[in-house]
Amino acid sequence: MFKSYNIVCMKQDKEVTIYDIADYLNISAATVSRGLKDHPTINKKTKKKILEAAQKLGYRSNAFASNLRTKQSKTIGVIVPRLNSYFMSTVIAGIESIANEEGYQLIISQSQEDEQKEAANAITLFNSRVDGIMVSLAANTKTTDHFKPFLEKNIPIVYFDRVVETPDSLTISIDNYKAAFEVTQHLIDKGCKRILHLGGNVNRNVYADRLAGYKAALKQAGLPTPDNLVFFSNLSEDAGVEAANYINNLKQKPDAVFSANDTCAAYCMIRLKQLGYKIPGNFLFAGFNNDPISKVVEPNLTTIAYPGYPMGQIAATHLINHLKGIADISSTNSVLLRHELIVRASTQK
Amino acid sequence: MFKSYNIVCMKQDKEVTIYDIADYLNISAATVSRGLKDHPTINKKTKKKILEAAQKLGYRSNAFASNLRTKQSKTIGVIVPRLNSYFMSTVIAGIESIANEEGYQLIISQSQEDEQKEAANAITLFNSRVDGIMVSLAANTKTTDHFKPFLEKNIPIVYFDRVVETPDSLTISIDNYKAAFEVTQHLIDKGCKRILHLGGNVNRNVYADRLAGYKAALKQAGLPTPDNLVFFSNLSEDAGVEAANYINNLKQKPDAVFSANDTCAAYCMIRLKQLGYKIPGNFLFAGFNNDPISKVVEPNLTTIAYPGYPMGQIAATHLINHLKGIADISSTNSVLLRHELIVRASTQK
DNA sequence: TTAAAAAATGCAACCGATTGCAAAATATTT
DNA sequence: AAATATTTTGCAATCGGTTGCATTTTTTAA
Repeated sequence: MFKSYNIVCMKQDKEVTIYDIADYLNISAATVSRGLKDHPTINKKTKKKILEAAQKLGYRSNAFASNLRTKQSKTIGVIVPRLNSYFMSTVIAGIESIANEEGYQLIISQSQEDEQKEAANAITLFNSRVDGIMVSLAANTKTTDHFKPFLEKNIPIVYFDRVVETPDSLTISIDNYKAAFEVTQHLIDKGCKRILHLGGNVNRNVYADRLAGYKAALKQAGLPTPDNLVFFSNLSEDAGVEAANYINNLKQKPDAVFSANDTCAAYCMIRLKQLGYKIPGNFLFAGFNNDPISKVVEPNLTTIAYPGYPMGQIAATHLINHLKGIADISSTNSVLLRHELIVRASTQK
Repeated sequence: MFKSYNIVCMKQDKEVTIYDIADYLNISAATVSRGLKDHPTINKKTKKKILEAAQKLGYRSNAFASNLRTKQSKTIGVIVPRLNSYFMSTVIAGIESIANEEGYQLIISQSQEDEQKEAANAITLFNSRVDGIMVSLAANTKTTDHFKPFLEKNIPIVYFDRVVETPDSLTISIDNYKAAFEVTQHLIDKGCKRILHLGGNVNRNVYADRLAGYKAALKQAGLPTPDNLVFFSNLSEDAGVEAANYINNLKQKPDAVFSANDTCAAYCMIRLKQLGYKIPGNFLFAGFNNDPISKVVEPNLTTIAYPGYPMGQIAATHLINHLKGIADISSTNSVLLRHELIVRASTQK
């Protein structure tokens, strides 16, 4: 009794397949398959009939069957340190816009800034047979061995923002060295002689390059770079507060602060103001990222703007073009996007 | 020549299947299949052999074949208005954390606040046979007809934050009415008599409820609610500036502003300060969301905090439990999360 | 009108994992 | 040692779309 009822239910739920369409039109499934994907050898009239029948019967194609047969998933994997930062979510929005347009799905995962989790996510993506991956590395990632399986299977990898130069994969970023140099030079031009840098994990190119650019600018200006003028942290809000306390305790105070991100800069400024300092009176301040808070914090923060949304779009476009065979990723090694120094009140004496 | 070379290449790339493992161990593929998924009827020793062989041969399971056969994708679709807002990316981070833990993949798409695109995304997700979807509605979405196909196929839907009450699906949100009431009451308690509201699209529950809560509080206090004390917009940065200009042009100025989000509140404040007003001197200010900028803008903004990350986790947990058959979604109608009034300097006279 | 060329369609074997049911192997009980 | 019960394993069909090659149909040329 129940069984037969169930069967009826199943029948109702039953998916329409190309075989159903074939039966309905008295043609073969092969023709239907070809007709649905606009194969050139199928007669236009037949195509039209097929499309109409598909519509009428409520057909939807089964990607699993197709993927199984064709061995491609039309899916791109994305690994980022964190989703919920303004910059990252903007990049991902850019990626999504292109992927969506091109009929690719996105599988997004977070490494939470942890190499272990990054590796685990990589395995998951590998096992779900993504056609390609896009990666922004975790802060503590030392090796990229966990991406080897992809390379071995010729699954393309695009690194963005937090990149690592490798012969086989494309990197998309800005010239962090140059940008940091420009920021530092800007502070020097304003007459600063003791510029403190709030640095991130130098494992990552973005922070290493910013540090290097900062040092290079100082060196070129003939300014010393004592160790106690660089304060390393994870650049969080709390780190900004700590940095402020650190500065407060320095015997010889800096006259400017260049932070490797805006969040840390903003919270450092806020804390310093609490401690009675004036900005830009006592310290000029510059950040990096052009985060929304940079134009809300007081004084508005001088910073480096660089385009997250386009970065995502460019990364996705390169990857998809490679997948489509239009352009080969390995022909290009890296793409550098433009950045821009945005001067605001925090560096106006 | 080339052909045979190609074949060799293919062979190398060839994926290891359960059949290869079966051949290798001289057992059947059925046993391997069962062994790999810890089926109870398989001998432990056999299991061990299978696992070892799988390891050694570099086997990875083919989800397409499995999905094709089992007719489930282990994938959840997500549709949000925008990825790159602090709140949304935080919710998604929460969703991801649970999905990842439970072995589900996420497919994320953006409606860009547009009903058409929302519908298109829905179709895409439907065709990729997600096991369930999680939706936060676009601002201009009028009907939820585009989700009907899911309901017809018994694919569960969870709405979060920007929800719509329906008999068949679960909604997860906060009590926006009550929260807005509390904010308004707080302003009234501070002695405000003319409180202006910056409202969003009342199509969406979040903005309609916030407006209603605001009005209810005024009414209860016996205060009038003239139409010109509500300024509707998309609550963007620009809208905040416009709102400030609007206020500046009002003959009878308000003594407080309650904005339906923090972004709009912050930019409204900034613009008003530019125009020479003092905050909280001339106007008390309150926002909604506890966005990062709310504690950076000066004065720090009184606002409503509500938990994005947990909201994502809860939404994902409910959906997955439903999919696993542990709990039925339709038994619960809606889940309300706790919110909290955070009083900051912008409402301290 | 017939032969040849071109266009359209069909056959059937995949892709790889799953699972109901039957069969074989092993364990337990008389 | 035979009979029964219990574990393990295997057979074979299935999921639905794809595609090389063969076949049929239609068009063009002779």
